[in-house]
Amino acid sequence: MLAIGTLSKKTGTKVQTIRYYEQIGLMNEAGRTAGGQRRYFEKDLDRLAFIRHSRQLGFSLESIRELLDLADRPGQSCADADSIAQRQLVQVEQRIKRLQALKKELKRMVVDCNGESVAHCKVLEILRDHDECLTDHNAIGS
Amino acid sequence: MLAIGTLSKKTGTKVQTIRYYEQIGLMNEAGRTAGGQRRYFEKDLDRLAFIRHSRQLGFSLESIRELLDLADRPGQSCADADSIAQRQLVQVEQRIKRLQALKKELKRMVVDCNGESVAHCKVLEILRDHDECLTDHNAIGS
DNA sequence: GGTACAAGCTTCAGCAGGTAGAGGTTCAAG
DNA sequence: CTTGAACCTCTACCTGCTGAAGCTTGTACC
Repeated sequence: MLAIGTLSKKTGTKVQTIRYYEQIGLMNEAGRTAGGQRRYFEKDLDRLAFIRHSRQLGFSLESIRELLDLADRPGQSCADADSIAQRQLVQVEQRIKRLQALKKELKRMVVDCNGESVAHCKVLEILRDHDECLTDHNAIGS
Repeated sequence: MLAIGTLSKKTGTKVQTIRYYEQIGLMNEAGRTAGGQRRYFEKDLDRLAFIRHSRQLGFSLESIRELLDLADRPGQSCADADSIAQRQLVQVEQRIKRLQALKKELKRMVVDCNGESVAHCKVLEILRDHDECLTDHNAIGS
């Protein structure tokens, strides 16, 4: 029987976060001691590790929910799991592409900066006049 | 005198978002008509465009606040603006690196998947056993 | 001048994916 | 039996918006 702090240390997940996962139904409701503290089995540790690994690979909590559901039905074809992973891969590739465009632009800004006065600052100038340089209007915060 | 909808269309920013920027003090408080509707000058349009371009380059609202402050004091050295941009560049580069590691891992998962049953699914297996493959424990949601 | 209706207004709530803190209780080692 | 670290719940907050409810204003047309 593991306490929540043990799970936390073993998986590098904050205690609060584990409780949060329980709250949103991603972790099963843990058993409790007489005093009301959560106690876990090894399988809960495995499940949490699975969640964390998936998060590290950028899967959304919703995708992880799907993956966990799949993993619970071992007889089925894994085509669904594969397609979730594929979807994720595509997303990651898109993000990389966008970030590389940003990087290029930022580099241009930084390189062109001559350290003079703000009035002639290339950085600020580029931010002002940066018309449509990124075609994807909604590509913010990626 | 421009209405909020005009600013919205010209910059590709939602009306709500413009009001939000005013609320958090990123845009100046707009003048109002007798009936209480916001009216803007060209300079407000420029400021909003600056904000949007900066957001497209991934700057946080806080960084943008700093950049706007700098831009308002034209006599100063632009070293600060440069360092904000540098900081942003470093962040973007780190994100790209991490995403590339993710991509590699996802690709491995997807390629190894043989489409058989969930019980032997490589995707799920890798998610389960993905021990410390990403050294940076806090590198989530990049 | 009257009317229709698009566009504006405020306020509140919610999204992801957690994190932080207050204020109180329990567990386990010594 | 005491101490104190670890646990509990609950609420609020973070970023960067977005949507909706319910109401008012501006303007174009007749």
